[in-house]
Amino acid sequence: MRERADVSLSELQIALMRVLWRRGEASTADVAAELSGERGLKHTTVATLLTRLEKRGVVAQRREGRQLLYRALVAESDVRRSMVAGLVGALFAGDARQLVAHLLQESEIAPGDLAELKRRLARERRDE
Amino acid sequence: MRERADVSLSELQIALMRVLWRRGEASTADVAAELSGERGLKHTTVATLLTRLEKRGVVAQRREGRQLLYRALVAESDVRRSMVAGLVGALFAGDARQLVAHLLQESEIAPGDLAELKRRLARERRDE
DNA sequence: CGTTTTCTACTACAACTGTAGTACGACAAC
DNA sequence: GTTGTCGTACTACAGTTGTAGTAGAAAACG
Repeated sequence: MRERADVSLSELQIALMRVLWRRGEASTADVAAELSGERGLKHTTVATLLTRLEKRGVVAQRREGRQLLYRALVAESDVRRSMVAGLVGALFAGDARQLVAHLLQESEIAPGDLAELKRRLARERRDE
Repeated sequence: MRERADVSLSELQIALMRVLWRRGEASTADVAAELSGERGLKHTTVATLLTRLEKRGVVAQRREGRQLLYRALVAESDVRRSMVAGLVGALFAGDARQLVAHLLQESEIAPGDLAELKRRLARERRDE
């Protein structure tokens, strides 16, 4: 059984990964272009970050002429899974229901959203 | 309007804070006793950690004879709020509903839990 | 008292992060 | 061809985190 990776990433690292998740494969320049726009990071910074992610095994690097192309080795859902589990474990005694209660209390979601999600889930269950 | 602190803590730091949140005020030894039990941390390690949290302003330190007594300066709800917001922002495009959808998909919660939470919220709204 | 225990203060140190600068080879533009 | 330019590799450096050892004062024990 393909064991799912247990990855926890920083906000910045996730931002890099998002580019790879969206594009499938991207060169350093591609990633740098997006990140220098929205966060003013220098190209070399992005290159460093990607190298580190590669060393850590969460992305793979492939050479294409002079350039390096990167692609994600962990799925976004894996990162979500492990990071949400980490947060729930650390702050909600491992009980995800408390997290949802928190979201309701803090008005991050509305009660109606729950109903809608439930309906959607039921529909999907039926359809698949 | 009392601006809420924006604190993000590591898992270990949260473990320390949990002791303070539970006990209100605790000496280094108190905290160390709990954490050396469940994680085998040395007393000096705990002392270092508490000092750092103090320097960072998330706990206050008070001297009682030779001992130092600590108490939390940020509420657990504040930490929850900012850390959940951070996670939702980084991994769910800022949309908390996607987080709940994720919890359902990963079976971290059951559809029935949503109904129950909704009921409970309605009841609380009415009662208060 | 003299000795042992208890606490805090300080120092240490390796990983990991965020952020870049520099050097150097390959390529494109003239 | 000579000269920028682009891209990668390597080095740097400060801040945070996890983890603890050591030193020195104070208190407790016998």
